[in-house]
Amino acid sequence: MKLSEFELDVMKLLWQENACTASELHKYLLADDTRTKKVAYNTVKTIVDRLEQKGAVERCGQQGRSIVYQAKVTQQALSQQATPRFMDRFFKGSSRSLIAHFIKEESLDDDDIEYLQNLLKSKKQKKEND
Amino acid sequence: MKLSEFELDVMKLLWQENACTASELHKYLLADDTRTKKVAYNTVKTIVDRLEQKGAVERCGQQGRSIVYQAKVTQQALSQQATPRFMDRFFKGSSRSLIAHFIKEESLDDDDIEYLQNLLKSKKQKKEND
DNA sequence: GGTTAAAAACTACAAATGTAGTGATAGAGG
DNA sequence: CCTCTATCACTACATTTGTAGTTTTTAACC
Repeated sequence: MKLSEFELDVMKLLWQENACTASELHKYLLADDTRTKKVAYNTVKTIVDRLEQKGAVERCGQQGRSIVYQAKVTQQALSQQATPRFMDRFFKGSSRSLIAHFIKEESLDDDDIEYLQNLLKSKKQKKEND
Repeated sequence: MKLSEFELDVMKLLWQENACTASELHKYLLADDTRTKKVAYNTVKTIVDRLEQKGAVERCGQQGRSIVYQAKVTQQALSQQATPRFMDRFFKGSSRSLIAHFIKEESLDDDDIEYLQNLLKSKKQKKEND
């Protein structure tokens, strides 16, 4: 399943909020300061309709006249599909250089660093036990 | 600069190969087994033309009748731009959970793990010196 | 029960993208 | 030098995407 940028933005909201009506989604999008462009309700509804056609969301009830939608595909499933393309594109398929990139470029606090160090440690240990 | 999927595929080749003619790019794309769809030479040339219009590539010579192109924007510059959108979409803007995801899901050998552990260590030390 | 406003359903359209054909042209090879 | 074929430049077109208007319906309220 291939979703567009905007479609993914809406999916993200559905994953976060679990179940929403189109108006609720519209409100969330308007409230999001990181979005410069403000869209009309109809625009959001169109996106939701397309997501429904693509099988990414499904109806799960009503609230008055409003249809309640929920995600039908998991974030996991979509990120799994998107990840290799992204990696391949920018890091020549090397997860090592990808992870290295983010460690170097992104801000991490002590807690984050410790958490990740432990992850790596347990990954190493798991290998040794195999 | 916003590039499409296919445009990014071509950029990747240009970054790898440094400088190419359209026919060379076409050959590389045909040779790539991970691409199911096989495209015509003209399709590739069109993409290169569009990349040129967008200022992502530039002409840097001729080989017979063929124009030699090279990347004008760096991989760095584009991945920088692509990264936040990707992160935000799938990991709620948390670089920690993104890195964690890749450590958990991707295969890393001992060498990779050691390298990444050292990276984290030096990141921690740098913070202490600030 | 009739009215109304919100939401649904349907339609529209420009821009971007993937894909490739057509016709012009200029090096390479005879 | 002339021919021919590879490549260029230009054009075309279906599909997808972002964006929203128009028309219809229906729950809710009086």
